[in-house]
Amino acid sequence: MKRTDDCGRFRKSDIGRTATLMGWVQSRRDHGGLIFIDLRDREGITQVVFNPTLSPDIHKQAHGLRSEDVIAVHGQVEPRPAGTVNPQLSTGEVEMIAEDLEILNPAKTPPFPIEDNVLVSENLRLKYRYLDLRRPRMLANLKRRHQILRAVRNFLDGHGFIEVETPHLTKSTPEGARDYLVPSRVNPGQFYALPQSPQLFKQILMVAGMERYYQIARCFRDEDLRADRQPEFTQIDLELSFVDREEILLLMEAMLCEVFLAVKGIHLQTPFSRLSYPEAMDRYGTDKPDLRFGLEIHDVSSLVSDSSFQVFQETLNRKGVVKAMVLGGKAMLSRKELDELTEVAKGLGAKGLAWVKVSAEGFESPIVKFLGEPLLRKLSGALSAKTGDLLLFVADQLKTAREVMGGLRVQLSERFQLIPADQFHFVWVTDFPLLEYDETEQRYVAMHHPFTSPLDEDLPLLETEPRRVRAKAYDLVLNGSEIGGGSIRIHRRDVQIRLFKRLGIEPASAQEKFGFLLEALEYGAPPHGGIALGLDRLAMILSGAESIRDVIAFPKTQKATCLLSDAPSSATERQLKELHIQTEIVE
RNA sequence: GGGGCCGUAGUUCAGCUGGUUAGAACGCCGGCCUGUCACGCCGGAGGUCACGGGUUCGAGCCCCGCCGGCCCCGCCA
Repeated sequence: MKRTDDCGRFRKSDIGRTATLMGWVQSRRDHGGLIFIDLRDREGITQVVFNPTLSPDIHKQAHGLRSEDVIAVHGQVEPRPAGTVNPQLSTGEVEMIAEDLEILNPAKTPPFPIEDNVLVSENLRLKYRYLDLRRPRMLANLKRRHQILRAVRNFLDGHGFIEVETPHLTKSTPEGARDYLVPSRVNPGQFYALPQSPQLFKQILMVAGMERYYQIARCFRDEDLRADRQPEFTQIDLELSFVDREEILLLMEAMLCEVFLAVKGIHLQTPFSRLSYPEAMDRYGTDKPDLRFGLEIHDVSSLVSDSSFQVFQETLNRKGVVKAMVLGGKAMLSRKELDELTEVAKGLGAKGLAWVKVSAEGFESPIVKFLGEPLLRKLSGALSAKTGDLLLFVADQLKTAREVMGGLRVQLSERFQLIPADQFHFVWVTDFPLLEYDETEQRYVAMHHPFTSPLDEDLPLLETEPRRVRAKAYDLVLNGSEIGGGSIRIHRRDVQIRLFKRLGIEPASAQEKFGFLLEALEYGAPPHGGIALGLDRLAMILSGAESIRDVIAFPKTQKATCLLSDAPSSATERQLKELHIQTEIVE
């Protein structure tokens, strides 16, 4: 038999057609007389009817069909009898009357049903990934991922980008994440590293005059996993010559508009919101704020500076701050619920959480007597609080207070369901500091990466006030998730050397690690910059997936193993010998 | 490296204060059933309670260890 159609296509207009379908048995309903089979393939489900009076032999065969058997069915498309139409199926108005049946491959009973909304342990799903991927939601997720990439390639192709592949076997570089190493057989004792990103190669491509490059790039980072982090992941990676920041941001906005239109049929609002890094940290306590809801953080340090509340006073005396947030309409929370919020705050690193209820009768709080009515009125005025609102205060050093309030903001939005459904709120975060001081290493490290250009006007501060140097870097945040980041790069050797020096990378070391880049910068490197978007996270959000594993065909477990193939595993003596490697497990 | 949750039938789970033969639903197997689509009805099989120790007259349950899965902190330029 030869397949003529897929299981999702038949409608009323196909009635009378003769066709052959091939697919998997989704379910069998055996009435003794009639047997109904739901036949499933990638495109949908068609009901197949086996009638003992019409084709007794075929009917007898159909009796033995079981879930996930792979079959071919030949027959005629007929209308379903009145009253038996299934509106839940796109093919529900018709059915195929089987005239011929071939069992292409019988299947063992699957360890879990091939359906959405069936709870299955992650263990089983990953071990039998080929069954898990048969489930409609997983199939839809992979299709959606494909649609995203198709839209991206379409867009970039239309904007003059050239897709170039860069090596997977490359050079380990200092800074950044832990590398995956690959031993070299031909060069005993030496190792390649898998790329954490194609960063240097794409910059070299700019020097090569490519002008506009992109790549759907697999990246590898040997760090611990999270719900939104896998050790190998995919970036939509691009780099452009002769552009400024503004051009790149607008280009990405246009690209994402196309992606969302193609994938979701949604017209995104442009331009995207923008926040400077200091603004994001002040108002949302994080550099990846979720702007789908308010709950902004306010600094009330100066307002409460002469209150008699000891906790505030002592914090301010120690150069700390007092941060406040208004939780709208939550003055009715019970003491128990407020205690729970306090525990949440403590879990985030706070010493405590002060609260004030704004009620019709006045202010209610254990600290009313310390703050006093006039000050509370001033506070609630400054915070635009209304009757029925709950004010929350955290007093601590700036860094902790931000972290606590930022974390609290997210947790409160979940707990009180303040996040509107089906909203996609993009925000660009700009003007990151170029450097941050690493306490354990006792030196400055690049906040983005060591090839990021400082703002021109801040360049002179590099040696004198490194903390104040801002970078030409930008992150793209969607619904509180960092989905991309990039920068304008350094394209002059002298500036790059100054930055390496600032990072504590001496000229000799810089030459060894990045010599090829430094040399390339001398041969007419154009000004350039770029960005990389995390495809997996984007796909996650567009799919409403809770885990990055649900948008990756073959993901790793939290211990970075593959339950399907059982990787990683030990190497044979012979392999190791060829690689000039001995293994010894060091505890 | 650290904190937390989980592991009992093929699957998802229940299993009381430690006490008789470890249960339910779905799935599976057999039978009946000609309009079902969560088909229905009758019957049946199915257990290394993850694993290893310990406490106890007695452990699915308590203790210690260990393996595995998940979430988080650190880490992720």
